Amino acid sequence: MSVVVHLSAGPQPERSVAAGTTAGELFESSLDLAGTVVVAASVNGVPRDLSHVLADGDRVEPIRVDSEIGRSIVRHSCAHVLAQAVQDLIPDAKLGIGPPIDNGFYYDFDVAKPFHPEDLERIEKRMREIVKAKQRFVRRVVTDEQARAELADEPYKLELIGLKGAAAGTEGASAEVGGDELTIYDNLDRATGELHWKDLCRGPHVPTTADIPAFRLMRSAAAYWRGSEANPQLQRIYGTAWESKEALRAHLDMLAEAERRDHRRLGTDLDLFSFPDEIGSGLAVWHPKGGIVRRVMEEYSRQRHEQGGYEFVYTPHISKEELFQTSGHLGWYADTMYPPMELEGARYYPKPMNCPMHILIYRSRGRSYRELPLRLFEFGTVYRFEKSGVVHGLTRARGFTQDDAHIFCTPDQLQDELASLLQFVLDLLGDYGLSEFTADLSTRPDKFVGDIADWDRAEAALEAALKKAGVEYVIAAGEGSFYAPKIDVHVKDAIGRRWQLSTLQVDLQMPDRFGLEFQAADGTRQKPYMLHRALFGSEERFFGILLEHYAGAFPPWLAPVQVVGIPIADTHVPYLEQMVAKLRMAGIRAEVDSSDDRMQKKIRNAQKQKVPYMLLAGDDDVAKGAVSFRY
RNA sequence: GCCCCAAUAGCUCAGUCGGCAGAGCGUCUCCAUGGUAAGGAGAAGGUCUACGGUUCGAUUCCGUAUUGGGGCUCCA
Repeated sequence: MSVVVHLSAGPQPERSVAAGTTAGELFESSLDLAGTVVVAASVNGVPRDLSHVLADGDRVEPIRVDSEIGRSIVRHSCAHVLAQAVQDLIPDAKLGIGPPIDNGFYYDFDVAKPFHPEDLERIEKRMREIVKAKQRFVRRVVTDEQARAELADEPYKLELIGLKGAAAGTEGASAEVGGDELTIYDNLDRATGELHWKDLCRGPHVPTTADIPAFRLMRSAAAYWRGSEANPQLQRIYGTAWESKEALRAHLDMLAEAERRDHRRLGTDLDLFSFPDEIGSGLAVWHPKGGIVRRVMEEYSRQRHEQGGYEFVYTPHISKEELFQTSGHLGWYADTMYPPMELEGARYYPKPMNCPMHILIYRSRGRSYRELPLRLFEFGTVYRFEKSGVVHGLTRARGFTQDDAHIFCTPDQLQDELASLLQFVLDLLGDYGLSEFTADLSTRPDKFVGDIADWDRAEAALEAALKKAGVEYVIAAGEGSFYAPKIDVHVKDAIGRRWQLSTLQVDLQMPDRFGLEFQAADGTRQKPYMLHRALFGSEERFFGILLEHYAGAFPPWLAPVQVVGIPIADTHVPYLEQMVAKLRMAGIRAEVDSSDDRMQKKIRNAQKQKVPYMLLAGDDDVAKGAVSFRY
C-alpha cells in the first residue's frame, strides 16, 4: 500500500511512499537537508506538523526555519513554552492567547499579581529548562465537549471554544481556534511520554521544544482580553524568538540601535527641544539649535510649495464652537478637543484641525472655475487632548504644527490634481533623503457619509494616481475614515523601520457641510472636490523621524548647527564657499577650509560636544561618521 | 482612559535598613593645542518633582497630584 505525493523541491517531484509516511520522513528521505532546518511542512498550502501523515495526491513543501512562516511557527511554539513555564511557577495563572507577532510572540495570563522583571527572569530560566528537556509537541483532534472538559479550569479558553469560527477577527485568536476542527497540542516527555502541559491550539508546531533555536523574554505589560477596553486586563509577556542565535543577536542589536537613535534622547543630547513639566504633557519648547534645524526644514518646504502653485494662508488658533459644530468635529471628536473658554457668552475652542478655517477662506466670496484648483497651504498649529497614555515625544504630542494643504478643484480636475499632488509629496520626501515608499489605499468603510458614486470616483482617482506614480501599494479595504478615502504614504528609514507619514484624502463631507460651490463655465453652480493633504503629518513628528533616520547628523539643508567643508580640488572651492555663505545666512555655523587638519579638529569637537555636524566634502577617512552629500 | 514601573546635579545613574548628598560625562575658568575619536589643572552646580500624612527627625515609609517610560485601547 503506497501513496503518491508531489514534492515541490528536490530531484524527484513525484514520489511514491508507503502509507503512513509523515512529511518529516518524506523530507529526510528525499531532500538534501544539509544546512537547512525544516520545522514544518506545507501540505496542499496548509502548514502542518512534520508528523503529519501524508495522503495520496498531497502537494508537499518543506517550511524552513528561516522563512517567514517557519519563524512564526518557532515563535508560536515558544509561546507555548512560555505558558507552560508560567503555569509551572504560578499554578493559578489562567491562559489567554499566545500568538506569534512581528519579531516574536506573546502570551496573555490572568494572574493575581502583575509580573515584575524578576518574575520574567525566573520564567525565562524555567523556559530554558523546558527547551532543554526536548518535550514533544503532539497534535490531537478533539470534539467541543472534550475540549470543554479538558480545559474546564481555563475560562478564557472556554470562551474561545464558544467562538470557534467567529473568532477569526479577534486579535490573535485565530492561532487557537482558527481552523475547522478543534485541536489540542500536548507537550509530552521525550523519554516517558508523560504529559507535561497542553493547550488549545491550531498549530502547527516545531517537533520538540529543543527545536526553538533562540529566544528571549522582553517585557510584560497589561492588555485587554480580546483587545477591547470593556474587557478585563490580562498580563501579557512579550518575547522574541529566532531561527538562530545570530538572528536573535542581530535583532537585539537593531533594538539597541533604535534606542540610540530615539529622537527623545537625541533631542535632549543635542539640545534641540524639551517638554517642560511646567507646561504640560505633550507640549514641546524648541531650543535655539532645534529651532535652526526646524526653520531650515520648514523654509525648504515653503519654497517648494511656492513653486508648486500653493498659496500661503494664516488662520487663528481658536474659534467659536459654531464652526466646529458645522464641520462636525464637535460631534465626532469632542472628547479629544481641549475644552472651551467661555467669554461674553461665546465658547471658544482651540482648533484640532485647520480644515474648517481654510474652507472659510474658500467660501469668503463666490468662486469661479477659473480660480480652480485653489491650493491653500499653512503651517497651522493645532491642539488635541490626546489621552494621557498615548503621548510620545514629538511623534504624538498635544500641540503640533500640521503642514496642511487643502485643494479645491472641479470634478474634471480631480484626477490630474491627485496625480500631481502625490508626485509632489514623493518628490519632496525624496528631497529630505527618504527614498523607499509604500502606500495604503484606504477605501470606503461600512459607516460613511456622502454619495457612493463620489466615493467610487474618488477611490478610482486615488488608485490611478498611485499607479501613475509607480508606488507600491496595498488596498486597505474599508479602512478609510467615515468621510474620506485616502492614501497613506509610508517611508522606510535608515534602519528599516516603516513610518506612516503623508496622507492624501478626498474629503467627501466638508463640501456638503459648508455648502461649497463654484460657478462653472456654463454659469451653473457646482460642488467642488476638496482634497486634504498633510505631507509631514506634523512638523514635529517629521522632525523626530528625520532625527532618528539620520541618527542626529542632518543632511545639509536641514541645517546642522555646525557645517564644515573641505575642498577636494581647487575648482571645488567656489562651490563650497557659496554653500557656506547660504548656510550662514540661515544662522548656521559653517566654514570651509583647505586644511583637512583644522576641519578634522572641528569635527572631533562637534562629536565630543554632541553637536550635529555636516561634512560638505572631503576624503573618505574624514567622511566617516558624518553624512555627506552631493550637490 | 486602563495596567505596571519610575522620578536624586545639565545628562546617565549610584546611595541613604529614616539622621550634614555621591560618581562619570557635560558646563564654566585658566593653561596647552597644526596631524587623524576624549590634552592638563581648577571651579561652579541639588528645597533629592510637588503637596499632605506618620515620626524627635522624611530625599528615604504611606497617600494624592504632576511628569516620564513600557504596553493595551485610541490616533480626524
